[in-house]
Amino acid sequence: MSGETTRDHIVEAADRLFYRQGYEHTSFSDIADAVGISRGNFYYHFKSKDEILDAVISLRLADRRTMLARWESDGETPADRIRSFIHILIANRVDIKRYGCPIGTLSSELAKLNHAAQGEANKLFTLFRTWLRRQFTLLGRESDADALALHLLARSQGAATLANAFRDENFIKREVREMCDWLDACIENAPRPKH
Amino acid sequence: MSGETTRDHIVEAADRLFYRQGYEHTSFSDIADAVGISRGNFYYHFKSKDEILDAVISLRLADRRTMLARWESDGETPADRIRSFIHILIANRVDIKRYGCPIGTLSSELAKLNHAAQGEANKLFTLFRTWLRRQFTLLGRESDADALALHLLARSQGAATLANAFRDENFIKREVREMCDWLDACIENAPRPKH
DNA sequence: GACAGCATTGGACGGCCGTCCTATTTTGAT
DNA sequence: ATCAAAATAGGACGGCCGTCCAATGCTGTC
Repeated sequence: MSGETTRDHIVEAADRLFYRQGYEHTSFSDIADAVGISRGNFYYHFKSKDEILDAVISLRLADRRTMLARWESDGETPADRIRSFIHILIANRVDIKRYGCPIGTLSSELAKLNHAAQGEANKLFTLFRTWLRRQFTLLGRESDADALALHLLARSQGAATLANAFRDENFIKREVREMCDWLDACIENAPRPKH
Repeated sequence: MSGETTRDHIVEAADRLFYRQGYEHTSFSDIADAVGISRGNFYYHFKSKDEILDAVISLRLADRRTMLARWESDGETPADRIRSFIHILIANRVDIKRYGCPIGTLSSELAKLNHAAQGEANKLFTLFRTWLRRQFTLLGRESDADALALHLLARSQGAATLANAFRDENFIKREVREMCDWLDACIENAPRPKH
């Protein structure tokens, strides 16, 4: 619309389509139709489909970094910030119900394709893992902060997978509640709440 | 080898390839090469690729039903049986690390493809869900047996997804340990252990 | 040993894929 | 107004896909 380039439009359309249809199942024609450009125009902006994937992953990384930075500044305590993480499941529950988690499903698909971009895609997981680990460390759980971070990531992934399979939003809400309870229990076990 | 028909060989090869490469990414040629037959021979046994998928899902359903029946007869208590379920993550950890959960990844892929066999594939989840629900009911948790079953399924899925993404077997072991602890806590809260 | 029916082969088919090229239009600086 | 550069359009290409078929080999029965 405004200052967005055609390249931006391509990457955003590809992002949406890769999420909804999967990477392999999305063709150049699909993206071209979504953007409203001709198929031949792609090669001017990207040399290959893999390059589009790289751009989509970069976009997702940037989006999530922005989101984490906002939680970091908005949340007064580490626990508040972790709760922000847990609640993305609620905020995105309609899409998750229909398409699963954008990070988890991409990671799974690229693993099966044995795709070269697996490492890049996993940076998305690592981004959250590192961020959560820091929050748990601030909670006074530095000794097992990484394990707690991974555990919470896994709980989220599981909730997304089953909500998608059973098309069940209420399950997401239940799991979110339980994750929050689990977090509260973590806080009680923490030596010092914060400084 | 012995009494197996060509059709059986096709379904078994497709099962393995769909798991390792994904359904869409697996071609008739891939399966034909794996079985050692010509591509044209498929049409004699199956009318379409979708029919092979249906047969693969049926095979997986039969396999899992057999497995559940064995746990049912081997496990002395419902808790033992649930622990059998939790420990498939350990038994299959090498494959899970590399390819994820065969049920969860198929379900996710078919959801993205919006494939007609989604319902069939989800019967795999439902099979475990129902079985686990019965075990939790026997544990005396009939009021929330279904929620507990879904929760445990989600935990397993999450563990598989992250173990796959990070190629981390130890994470599976940790999650299995925590699931067993969680199960023990469930038992303590149960009104009556069993009859 | 003839023969019907089952099983298998190898390739033709139309279609879509990602890639790549050339021609044309649009843009912006001078 | 000019013109080089940037951007876009449209289609050609080779390849693989799932599907489908005609021809052939195999096997067991009478």
